[in-house]
Amino acid sequence: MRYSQLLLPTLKEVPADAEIVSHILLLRAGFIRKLTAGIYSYLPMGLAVIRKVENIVREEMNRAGAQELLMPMVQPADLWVETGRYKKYGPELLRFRDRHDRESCLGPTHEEVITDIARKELHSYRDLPVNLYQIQTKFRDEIRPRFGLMRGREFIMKDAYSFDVSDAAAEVSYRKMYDAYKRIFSRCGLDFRAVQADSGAIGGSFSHEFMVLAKTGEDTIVVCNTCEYAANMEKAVVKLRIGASTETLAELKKVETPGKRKVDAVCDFLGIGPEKLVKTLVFMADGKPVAVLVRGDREVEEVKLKNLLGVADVEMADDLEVFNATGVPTGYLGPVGIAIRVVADQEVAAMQNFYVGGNEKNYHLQNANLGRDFQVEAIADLRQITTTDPCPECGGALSLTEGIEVGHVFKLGTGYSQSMNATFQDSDGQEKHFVMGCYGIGVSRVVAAAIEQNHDENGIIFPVPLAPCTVIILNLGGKDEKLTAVAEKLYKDLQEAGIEVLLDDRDERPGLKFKDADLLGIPYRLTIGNSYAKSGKVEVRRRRDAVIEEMTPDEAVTNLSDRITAELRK
RNA sequence: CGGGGCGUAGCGCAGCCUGGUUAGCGCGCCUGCCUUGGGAGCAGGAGGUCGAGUGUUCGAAUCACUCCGCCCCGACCA
Repeated sequence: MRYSQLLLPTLKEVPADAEIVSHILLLRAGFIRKLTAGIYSYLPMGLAVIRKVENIVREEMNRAGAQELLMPMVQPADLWVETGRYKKYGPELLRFRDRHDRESCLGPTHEEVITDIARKELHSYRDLPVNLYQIQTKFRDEIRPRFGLMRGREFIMKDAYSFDVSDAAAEVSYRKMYDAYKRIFSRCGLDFRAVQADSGAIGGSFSHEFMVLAKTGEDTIVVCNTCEYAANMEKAVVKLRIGASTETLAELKKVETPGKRKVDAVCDFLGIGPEKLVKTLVFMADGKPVAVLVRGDREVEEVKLKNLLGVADVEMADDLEVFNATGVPTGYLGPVGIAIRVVADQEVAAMQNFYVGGNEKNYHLQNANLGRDFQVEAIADLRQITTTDPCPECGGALSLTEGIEVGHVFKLGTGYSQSMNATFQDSDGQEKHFVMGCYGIGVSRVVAAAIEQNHDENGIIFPVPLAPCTVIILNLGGKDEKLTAVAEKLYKDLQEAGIEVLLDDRDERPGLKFKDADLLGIPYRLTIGNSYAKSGKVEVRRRRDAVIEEMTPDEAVTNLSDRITAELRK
């Protein structure tokens, strides 16, 4: 590629509507441009990076035995009605009618379509296992798109679906994808963790998220310092340490707490620690109030609550909703005699003689006890894990980090094959439902995540496998024919050595070329300038550590090609 | 959808509060000269329905109302 002929509009200034590094740098480096909220065009160099990721994904998927196909983006609503998701999916699913007034939607994911293919084309256990994948543009009408490629409404995703004869076979397919994902993200040069996303009621871990570690990550993940345990904060299992207490149950007493509403204020006033107090929080679960009991110094994990209640949405109730539901002002709410559903965190069930709200303004209750003074509908792990909690696997210490979810593997079971009646005939002659799995990778998000993890104040620092090209040649000779000839020869020689190279042949001053080369993040820079006239040597500089070596042009070609192949082989 | 903010040249912004010449500045772009190892300099030039509509006014980028778009904070997810 010749820079002079490339659409590569770099920006000196930081675009106003970009917040995080990857977004800023993708715009500044001329890789993407925004069309409208959450929807971007990939300019040539940006697309080159996307292709790099796609190819790595493709190679590893194929290696794992998956087959590529391509499904339609426009899908008939009927299919979604079959699985019940046409109602369930919500406004994120973009729906529309075609000219014949047929209900349609843009595919945010493809379980329905792939299951339709399976039920039509796969009939025998002999056809299984099968794993089909595609790399395609998805559309999800996100409530709030943000951060450039990180959370777009339109984005490129690799989605794969496996079909197996049995649970055990599906687990083998799952494991294959899990391993393939590890290889994919390693090859992309990313620092990542595979974290447990849902241990579910079944036990076992059938869903993992692949998280790239970066401060700008939208998810918090919990990592064990000693064992391999890693989980999304939302799902991290809190291991209860407190055994049944030996404390004898004391008499329930009403205590006055005038004007004391917050946990801190109540504890100060009563001279107790927050671990002796249980707070009663009200959530609106699909619009209906539910009281949740947690220890005074704990936070409710809404995802856990949502899963326990089996509802689509939970939200903290506001003061008015609380009052309307219970007749008690916030701050004095308690489980004793409360009028709404109550669930409790497991920790509360292990506590004795604690303080709770008195369900009356300016009063709390002392020596409350679950079972004796009030009942709850369920006792479960409902609170957020903290770094003072032990690892649920080995009991070791935990730490928290931020992560960007770039991949997700999920064992689906027979949910879709049942609702869509997708069956095959097994070796015993029985009709059985396919056991399915699905596996996603956010291809465009990988690019953003890679930049979040690989940049400095001057711009992007691409890992070699993701770089749009691996070498940029800077001809600083201007109109000097000798230097230009050297640059042109290097350009040709490198290409012949199979290296992707960008030749900056623009009639620009050196400073500008240096700045652009750094911004673009191309791993190696080859400079032909004044020193060549003196010593006959060109300069090879590595972007990541700015280490410079001087050598003859011929040496540069072999040197670069050796280093690049070595890095690609890693 | 709730809360906060923004919309003036390709990009970044000033002007608006307190209405009044021809709407400015930096970068970028075009022409010429000059310059060539870290975003040079000089000279000249092009480029604007001031997001849209309605209203107030002798007069609106500026005031009011409505709409649209975009960004940030929350629920969603690759």
